[in-house]
Amino acid sequence: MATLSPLPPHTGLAAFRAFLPDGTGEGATADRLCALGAAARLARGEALAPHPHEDRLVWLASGAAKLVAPPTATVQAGAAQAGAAPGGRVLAFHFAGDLVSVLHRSAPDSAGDLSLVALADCELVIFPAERFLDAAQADPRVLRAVLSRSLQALHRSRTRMMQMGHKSAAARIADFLVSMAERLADCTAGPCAFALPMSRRDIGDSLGLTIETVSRQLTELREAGLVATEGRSRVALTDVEALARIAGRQGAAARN
Amino acid sequence: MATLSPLPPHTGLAAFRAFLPDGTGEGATADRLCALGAAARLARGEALAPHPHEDRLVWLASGAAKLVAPPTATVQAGAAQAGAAPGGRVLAFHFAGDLVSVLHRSAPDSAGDLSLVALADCELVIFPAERFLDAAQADPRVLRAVLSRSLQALHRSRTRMMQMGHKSAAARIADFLVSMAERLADCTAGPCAFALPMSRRDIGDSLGLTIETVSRQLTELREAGLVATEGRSRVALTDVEALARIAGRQGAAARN
DNA sequence: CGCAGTCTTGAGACAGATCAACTCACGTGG
DNA sequence: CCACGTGAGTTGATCTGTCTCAAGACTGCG
Repeated sequence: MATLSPLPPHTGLAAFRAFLPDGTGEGATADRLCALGAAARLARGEALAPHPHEDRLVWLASGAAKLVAPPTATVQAGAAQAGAAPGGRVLAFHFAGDLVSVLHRSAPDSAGDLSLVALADCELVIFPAERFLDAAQADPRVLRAVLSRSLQALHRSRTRMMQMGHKSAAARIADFLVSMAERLADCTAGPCAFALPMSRRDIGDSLGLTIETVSRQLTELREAGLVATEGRSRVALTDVEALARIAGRQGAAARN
Repeated sequence: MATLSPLPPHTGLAAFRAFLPDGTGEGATADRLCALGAAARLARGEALAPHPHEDRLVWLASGAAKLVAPPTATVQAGAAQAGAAPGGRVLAFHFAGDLVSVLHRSAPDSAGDLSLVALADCELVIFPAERFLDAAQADPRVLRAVLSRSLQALHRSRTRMMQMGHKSAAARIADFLVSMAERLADCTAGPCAFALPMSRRDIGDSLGLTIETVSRQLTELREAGLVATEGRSRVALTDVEALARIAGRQGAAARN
């Protein structure tokens, strides 16, 4: 799915136009949006430099990143006793084509700013959220496309939340693999192979599991013949539908 | 079944206008939006009649409701072995003033349609999502208000998701109580009392806990002097900030 | 080639689920 | 009005799954 050739710097913004809804990528509104966007690169492991006072929308042109809730830096002792995870907690993974909202302090119960950390080298386009929305207002189709995406994301997030609450470790890992197969290899059935850009720790943090449990579950899936691993990051799924069944995704696998 | 019929619908719709952003509640766009809205009532325990092919936005004028992912009706055997919850899983609770998206089956990994079930008698206004957004496009302020709410909701949902993954039963219950105090009694500090419209089962389902664990945790909080209960639904919190601390909400309680 | 960090594997501890009585609130009908 | 029954809620005993702590093995990099 990814273009394999090396890309000139313009590509980020050009690709962003293609991401906009039908036709709007060429209009004046698109020009104004692109004028707001700052192209940037992040090397593997690098974090997006935080902006003190502004929410941002980041469009990932290429690469992979994790969105993390910060280390609860202020209250180490409290965090430890409360049983919170030690490092930053991984909220979500994002890949090429995703529009990510890096909110500054919107949620009342959030400890602090979110940060976006590159799992692989990334090209991205950074927009100031407020001004982006101001400009997008000029073309309701753009605004609506963003709305629609965020409603989708909201629903996905809720479904996930529900799963986190009462799914077993095996189901979470299977669900994670199915989800990655879909997003990284565009595969929803049959066998497929891809490289996971994130570490076992990241996986565990995002699923609410320890690295040991992640490892054990992968071993079990390997012994069941559903997964093969090669090196640290390469995985091959022999039967995505079987994994989807373990994950408790009744509908998706059965349909198509 | 919901009574989709003619009532003195003014109540719900009039209140909906007040919900719209500054001034837009009086404009032509508001008229068009209201023309799309169908006022309805749900008695306690009743579910919103599902619509076969359309996503809907539901605005709650009064009452309380739960948004549930359906009973996984199609695949009972599979569900049992997968360890999924037997009844419908509670995704969220909603109260007067909330705008709820009742999506048809948009999420790829969702089993089926969501449904909205009244916890108490409800007055609500039902909008077809597509046409609502079409009409809202005419006034970007309205569209943007909805967008902004959904981004907020998205972030809240994510934070919650993260919590579900790593928090103890005590923290989840405390968080639930704090959240309810805020939403039902508009109280973020000090003591307060209110009635919980949902059953222990609903609470457990929404937090990924069993009813026994919910009960035990409430007992512990009662013995710690933080909560008093009266009858089945009435609760009194003696110190919301202490609960927030147990819930692991570092920031909110400490600041103000 | 060797080092550092990631990943795997094992043994024991603990939180929460499960199974099973039992109690109590609340609505119903006598 | 109160006695009653049903279903919600509480409490207790046990069992399972996941975390924790502790070594070891491998990957990938310098």
